[in-house]
Amino acid sequence: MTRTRLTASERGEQLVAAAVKAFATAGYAGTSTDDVARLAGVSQPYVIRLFGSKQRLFIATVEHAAGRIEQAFRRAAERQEDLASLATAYDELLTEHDLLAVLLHGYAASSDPTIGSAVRASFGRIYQLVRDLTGATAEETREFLATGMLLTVMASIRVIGPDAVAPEPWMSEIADTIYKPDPDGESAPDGEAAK
Amino acid sequence: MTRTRLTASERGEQLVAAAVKAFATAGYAGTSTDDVARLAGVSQPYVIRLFGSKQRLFIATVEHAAGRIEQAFRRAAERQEDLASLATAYDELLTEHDLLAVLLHGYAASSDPTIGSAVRASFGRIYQLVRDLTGATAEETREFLATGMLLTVMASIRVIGPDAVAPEPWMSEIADTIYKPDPDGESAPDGEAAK
DNA sequence: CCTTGTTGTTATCCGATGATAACTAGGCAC
DNA sequence: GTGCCTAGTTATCATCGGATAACAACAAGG
Repeated sequence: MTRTRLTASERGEQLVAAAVKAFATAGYAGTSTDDVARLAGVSQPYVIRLFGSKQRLFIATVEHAAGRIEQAFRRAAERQEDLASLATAYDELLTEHDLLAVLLHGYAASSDPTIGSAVRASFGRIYQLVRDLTGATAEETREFLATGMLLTVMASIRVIGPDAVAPEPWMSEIADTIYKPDPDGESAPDGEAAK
Repeated sequence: MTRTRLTASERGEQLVAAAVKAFATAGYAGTSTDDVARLAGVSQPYVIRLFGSKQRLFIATVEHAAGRIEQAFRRAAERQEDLASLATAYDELLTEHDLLAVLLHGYAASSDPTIGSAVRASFGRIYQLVRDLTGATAEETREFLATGMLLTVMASIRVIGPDAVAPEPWMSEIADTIYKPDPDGESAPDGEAAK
């Protein structure tokens, strides 16, 4: 009763999907290839055979995650070509915790030269894409990315997002400022960004 | 010819200093207690005896790094109580790559509940400190932290900072916007932030 | 000098992990 | 049905890494 046979590329995609989950939790060094294999329902050596090494699997995973973010941005820009539209898209990505967490682990693993090189390339592509899609200035784009980084980190340490832990006062205080840069007479924002 | 004997707390501090270097490179899972031990010139089991476990050593290391950043902020505020002053202090911290890298690895390792809890506490303290020292609004503080996060990440992936790799066009483009939010007639900023 | 507390070491364990090699089996062509 | 290619497995390694335990050496007090 072997699992249904798939082509190598199909199995590869499936493995990358599993790898996103696995690496998102424990990072590059903290995740074993066996963790990924089990998540995908195949044997550990097969993972190595398909990707050559753990390092290559990780890079493929980071690039997949970056690609999905680019995709989300492109779609957002189709409806409206400005940063606000991309910001909304990013906000939705936040609910999909794993994608952003994988990117963060990519940044963290960048002291490995091969990984670092791939990560820089992905980062640069996203930066360029944001500029190209929205026509924003370098400074606006930097500010956009900075906010994205803060959100990514805050989601990773579980201060915001679906897996957030018992909220302390300062958490909602900071979360409520995001995407609410327009403090008119109202006093009590509804905390949508911290849901 | 044993090395000069130190008191446990002296050796502890020395170990934390070594741990900053070690963890900054490879993160929590990627660094062995033996790496730290060797950097400090002691045996691996002694590291465990002094700290109880690798996890506790890591938490002590992250808290030490956070503490040094708080210290830098406090000093900056002594001279001038505004965000610009803290920003300058942060810019100087960037040259000390390890400190910020350790924090990033702390964020990344936060899926471990014990580590996550400590990291959240450090993060919250820094947020509060920035607000208290400068009297900035929540939104201004968030923006300040967001920029800090982006800088931290960009330094970690070696896009800026002393260990930056062969610069590509987009890298200086984004780096030059930082701390230069005032685009008057001048066209060619000197790229100080990317030195 | 000898006892005692603290600093530090060496020896050792055991589980985990990435990778290799060799074998198995499903399905398509003819 | 008989090759044969490709998808997958089991078996096995060598190594590392965190932790424990038992021992050693230095220093100070009496």
